[in-house]
Amino acid sequence: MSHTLGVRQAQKLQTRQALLDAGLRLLENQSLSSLGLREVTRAVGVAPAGFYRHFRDIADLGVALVGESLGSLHAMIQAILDEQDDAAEVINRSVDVIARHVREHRAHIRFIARERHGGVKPVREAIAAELGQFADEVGAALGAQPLSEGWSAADLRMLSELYVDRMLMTATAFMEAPAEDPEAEARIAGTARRQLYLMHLGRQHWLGG
Amino acid sequence: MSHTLGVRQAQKLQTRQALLDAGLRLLENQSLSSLGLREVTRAVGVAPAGFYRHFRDIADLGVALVGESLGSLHAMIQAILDEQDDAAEVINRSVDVIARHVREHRAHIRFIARERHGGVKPVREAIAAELGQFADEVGAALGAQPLSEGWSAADLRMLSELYVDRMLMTATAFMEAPAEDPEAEARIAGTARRQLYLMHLGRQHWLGG
DNA sequence: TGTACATCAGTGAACGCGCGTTCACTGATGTAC
DNA sequence: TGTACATCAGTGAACGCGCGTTCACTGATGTAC
Repeated sequence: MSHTLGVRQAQKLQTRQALLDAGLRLLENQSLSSLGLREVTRAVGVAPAGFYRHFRDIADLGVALVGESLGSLHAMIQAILDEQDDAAEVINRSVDVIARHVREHRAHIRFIARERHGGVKPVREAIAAELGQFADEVGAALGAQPLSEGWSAADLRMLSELYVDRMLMTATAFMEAPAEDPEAEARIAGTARRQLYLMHLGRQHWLGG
Repeated sequence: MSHTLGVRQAQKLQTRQALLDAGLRLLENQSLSSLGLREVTRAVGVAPAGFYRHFRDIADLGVALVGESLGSLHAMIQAILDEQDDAAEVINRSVDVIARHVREHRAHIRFIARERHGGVKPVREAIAAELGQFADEVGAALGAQPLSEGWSAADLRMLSELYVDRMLMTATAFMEAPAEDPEAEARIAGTARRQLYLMHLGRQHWLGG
């Protein structure tokens, strides 16, 4: 068998993943706080009691979904931060990256947007903690740029949060657009590019330059 | 009795308001999509069947709460748009207005933040429609300022949405801070002021000026 | 390699409970004359 | 002003149903020798 994982553990992980996938899918039209344990197990084809082999309760499954959802978003943000070009090009490509990410991870973005201020405290806290880390990383990346010379830590922080918020809002706008609607996508992308560019201009003139 | 309202109608309205109030209170720790009809009537002291005299279902009550919540927020935004002073002063006072509004309408802001992307479609749509109107009004107010000379409609629109979003995000940040924590409030206010000022700088330099 | 025992992911039945909705009703308020 | 009838906000009982959780269990996988 595998060196690292017995058959039993591998099958268990598969069931766990099936529960997560089913949960995410069932959250398309409701919030986590109304998602039922039996609903999830029924969708997977597992006895209700089996749920407890993987999660303490639905909130626990929700926290696991946060990890999954923000993990992929994290990769997206890293890709954006790695761009090196003039501002307008970076903005164009970033917006494209966000649009593609949403096309490929629509349910994840919906989950984050919905539960960021949702009714389940541990999930809200998990999301806030991970978004805070994103802001740290964005802050470090922005801080290394020449444009940030002379910026205070508080100023850098407010800028990072502004960017993280705006990226998430943009992703949410793409997510809420009807799927496969290039016109709506183009409109949202145009707005997002303008907004990011306006923020960039504000950044350039922050120190009175 | 009253010229405009019989005793019966007045009492009915009172019960309706009690249902709305109870619903809003019960939403502190859950989402609308898990709020129960019996939960609401129990809190008011009314028979479950009585609910149907006022609302078709819980989603319908939710839509009514959108009107209530955004009505008060609308007044707040109008107050901010009426400010006349230099940018920094307008920003300072706007952030104070938002902070005070949240202190006085915490549950309303929580409701809007939670349900803006929540699991109940008619409520999401009602919120989106009203926020869109806010953006219209903000756009009209900004468009009348000298600073907006030469701006295209699309540019004005993206700016209005940016401001409306940012005000709502700021309100949400105040709402999520522990109540009666002046230190947290001051930190959030400081961040909000910086962010609004950066956006203002971007606006000033939008046309390459 | 084979055997005997341990582990534990998933089962299936059972439980008490609260849910949303329906219905015929009651009695205070409203209206017509 | 008084009377007879209409309206309708709110009642209380009943319904079928799905919920989360518990429990002893089964049988495939894992381990020790």
